[in-house]
Amino acid sequence: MSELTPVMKKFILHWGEMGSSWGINRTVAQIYALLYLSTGPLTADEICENLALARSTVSTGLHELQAWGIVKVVHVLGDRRDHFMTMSDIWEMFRAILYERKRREIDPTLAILRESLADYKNEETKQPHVEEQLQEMLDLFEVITSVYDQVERLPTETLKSIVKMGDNFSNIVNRITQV
Amino acid sequence: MSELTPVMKKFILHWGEMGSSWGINRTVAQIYALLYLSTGPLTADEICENLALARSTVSTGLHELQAWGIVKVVHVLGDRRDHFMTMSDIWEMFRAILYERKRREIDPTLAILRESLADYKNEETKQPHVEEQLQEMLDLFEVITSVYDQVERLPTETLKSIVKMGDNFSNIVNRITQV
DNA sequence: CGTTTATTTCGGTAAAATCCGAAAAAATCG
DNA sequence: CGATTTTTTCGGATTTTACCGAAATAAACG
Repeated sequence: MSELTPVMKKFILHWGEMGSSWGINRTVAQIYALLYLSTGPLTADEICENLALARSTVSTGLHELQAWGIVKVVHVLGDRRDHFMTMSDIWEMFRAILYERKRREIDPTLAILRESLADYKNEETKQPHVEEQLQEMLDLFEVITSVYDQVERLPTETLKSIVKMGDNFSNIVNRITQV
Repeated sequence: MSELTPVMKKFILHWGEMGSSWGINRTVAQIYALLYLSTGPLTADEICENLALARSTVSTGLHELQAWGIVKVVHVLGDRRDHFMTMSDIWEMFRAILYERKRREIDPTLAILRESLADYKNEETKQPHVEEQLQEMLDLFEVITSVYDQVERLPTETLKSIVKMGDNFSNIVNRITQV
C-alpha cells in the first residue's frame, strides 16, 4: 500500500467531517473514504496505518459499514486476512444508503404513529385535535414510504434517464397528473 | 394549558427518541412534538413546565426549530410573551426539512468534491483511479441535487397526485423514458 | 493439536454534546 | 426613564459517545 497523496488525505478528512451531519461518526466515514479511493481492497491493518486508528476501532467501523451494506469483505488467494472494499457501483451504494435510512428513520416512526393512534382510541380524555394531528403525520409517513417503494423499484437506468430530462420532467409529470 | 394526556406524553417521548436518528437532539424533537400536538400556540414557559426543561434549553431549542423553518413565533394580543407553533401545513414542513437536509448534507459535500478534483489537477503523483472515483461521486451528488431541484419545483398537489397513482407511476415513467 | 496470526469483545479514559442555572441583555410597561 | 417582565448568553456540571489497548476468542497454519 503506497502512501496517501495530499489530495487523498484532504478528501478523507473532509469526508470525515461530513459524516457527522449524516449520522455516521467521523472515523467510520474516514474508513469509507479511504476504501473508496483505494485502487484495491485493503486489510484492516492497512486502514489502521493510513488513518492512525486503533485496530479495534477499525474492526468496529468496518462492521458498521457492512451493516449499511456499502462495504464488502473479499479474500485474496494465499492471504488469510480479510480484505475490504467499497461496493463497486456507486448507484447501488446510493440505493443501499437510501434503504438503510428509510429503515432506521422512517419505519420506526411509522410504528410509533400507528401505536399512538391505537392508544388514542382507548384514551379517556379525548382531544380531537390530537387525533387529527397524529393522523396527518401518519399519512405523511405513509406517503414517504410509498414514494420510496416506487422509486426503489425503478431500474438505475430509468433514474438516470429521468435526471437527464432536466426541466422537462416537471412538465411531463404535470401533464400526466392532470389526466 | 391543560395537562398532557398519557398518549401525548408517550408520543412526545417516542418522538424524542427518534430525533437522535434524524440528527436532532432529543429535547428539541420533544419540543417539536409538543407544539405539533398542541391545540394552540404555547409560550416558552409552558413548554418548560410540560417537558420539565430549563428555560434556557427551551430558548435554544426553539431557535433551532426556527432555523429548520418548522416552528414560527406568533403574538397574542395583550400578551407580550412570544408564542410558538408548528408550521400548519405538514407538506410545507416536509419541504422545509428536505430543503435544510440538502443544504446541510449535500451542498457542502458538493463543494468538497469539486475542491478535491481541482486539487487533484495540481497534484504531482497522479493516480488515475483517484480522479475517476472523485468524479463518479461528484456526478452522483450532482444528480441528487438535480433531482431535488426538480422535485422542489413540483406543487404539493402534483406530488400528492403522483403518490395516488401508486404502481402506475413507475410504468408511466418507464414509457416516457424509453422515448 | 499446539502455535501463530487475525479478529472481536470489553472496561476504562478522553472527547464531545447536552442541559442547567445564574447573570446579562433586550423588550415592554407605567 | 426606571421598574418589571421576557429572552438570550455563557460557564460549568452531567451525560453520552467515541476511541484506545489489553485480553479473549476465533481462524488457519504446520
